[in-house]
Amino acid sequence: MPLPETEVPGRLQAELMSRGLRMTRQRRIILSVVETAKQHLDASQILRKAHKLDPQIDRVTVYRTLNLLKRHGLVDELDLMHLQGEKHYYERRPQRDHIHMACLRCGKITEFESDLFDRLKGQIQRDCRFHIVVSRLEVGGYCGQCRSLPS
Amino acid sequence: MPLPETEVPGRLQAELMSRGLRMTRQRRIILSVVETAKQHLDASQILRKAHKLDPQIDRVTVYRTLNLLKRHGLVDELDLMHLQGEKHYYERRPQRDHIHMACLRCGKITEFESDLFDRLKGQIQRDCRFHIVVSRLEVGGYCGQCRSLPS
DNA sequence: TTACATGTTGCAAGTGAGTTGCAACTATCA
DNA sequence: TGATAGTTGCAACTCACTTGCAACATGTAA
Ligand SMILES: [Mn+2]
Ligand SMILES: [Mn+2]
Ligand SMILES: [Zn+2]
Ligand SMILES: [Zn+2]
Repeated sequence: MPLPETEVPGRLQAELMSRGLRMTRQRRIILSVVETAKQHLDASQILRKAHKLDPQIDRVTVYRTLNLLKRHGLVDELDLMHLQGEKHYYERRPQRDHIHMACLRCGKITEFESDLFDRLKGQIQRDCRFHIVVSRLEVGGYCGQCRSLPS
Repeated sequence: MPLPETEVPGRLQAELMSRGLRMTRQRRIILSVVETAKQHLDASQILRKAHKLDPQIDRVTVYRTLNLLKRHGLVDELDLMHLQGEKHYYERRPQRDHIHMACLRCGKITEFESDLFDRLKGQIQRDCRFHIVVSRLEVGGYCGQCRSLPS
C-alpha cells in the first residue's frame, strides 16, 4: 500500500474534508485502510493494517474515526451474524445497498444486490412514513457448498 | 405474572421439553418471561423480571438459557441499531418474520411485516443457493412524528 | 510566516456485555 | 430411591469499546 500522504486523496478523505473536518496523518491512514479493504474488517484488523503505516496509531483513534465515519454515513457497521465474538465489521457505504449472507458452517460471507430489496425499502418509507437513514439485512444459513454436505 | 409452575406450560417450554431438554425451575421462569414479554427485552431486563419470581436466579443462567433458545431457533436476537450501548434484544421467533425500524431521534421501535420481504428471502434462497436459517432486517431513520419536527 | 484557538491524539483507566471453570445441586429415569 | 448426566450459582475472566485528560497538531487569520 502506498503512503497515503503522497496519494490522491480517496473519496472518504475528500468527503470528510468537504465537510470541514480536520485531516490528520492518523485519519488519512485509517481512511485509506477502510477505503482499500478487500473484505469486511473489524476494528482490530483495521488497527493492524494502520500500524504498518504508523505503528504509533492507537486503537482509540481507530474507534473514534469509525464513529466519525458512521455519524457521517460514510461507512456501514455489520454484525455478520456475530459468527465469532461480539465484534462489528465495517465497509465503505456502497452506492447501492446490499444484503449480507453468512454461512453458519464455513463462515463465508456473500453479498447480494436485489431489486426486491430496493422496492422493500421504498415500501417501508411510504407505508410506514419512516425516513430510512441506514438499513441492514443480514441472513444466516448454509451456503451452496455446505448445504449439500454430510453432518 | 402468575407463578409459571402452576401455569399451563407455554409454547417455549413445550418445545424444549419435546426436544428432550430438562425443565428446571429457573428455565421455566426465564421462558415465561420471554414468552409473555410485551416488548423486546435485553438480558438484564429479562433477569430483572425473572428476579421477581426467584431472586436467586443468576444472570449467567439467563445468558445460558438465551443461548439455548437461540441454538434451537426459538428466539431471535436483535441489535435494534445499538441505539443505547452494545447490548442485544430478544423476542420469541414469530410465525412470520418481521422488519424492525428504530427511530434515531425518539428511539421508538416499530415492526412491519411485508410480502416483499418474504419474496426477497425466497429470491435469496433460489438465486444464491443459500438455505436461510435466520434473517434480520433492521432499519434506522426517522419515524413519522420525528420526521416532521424542527432541529 | 507565525501565533492562536480549537479539534485531535495517545495513554491509562474504566465500563458493560457476555463467557468460562468448577464444585454443588437437581431433573430424569430405571 | 439411587445413579447419572445435565444444570446452576459463584467468582473470575475476556473482549469490545469508551472516557478523562494533558500534550499535540491542524486550519485560519493576522
Ligand atoms: Mn451487534
Ligand atoms: Mn420484533
Ligand atoms: Zn458454507
Ligand atoms: Zn421518532
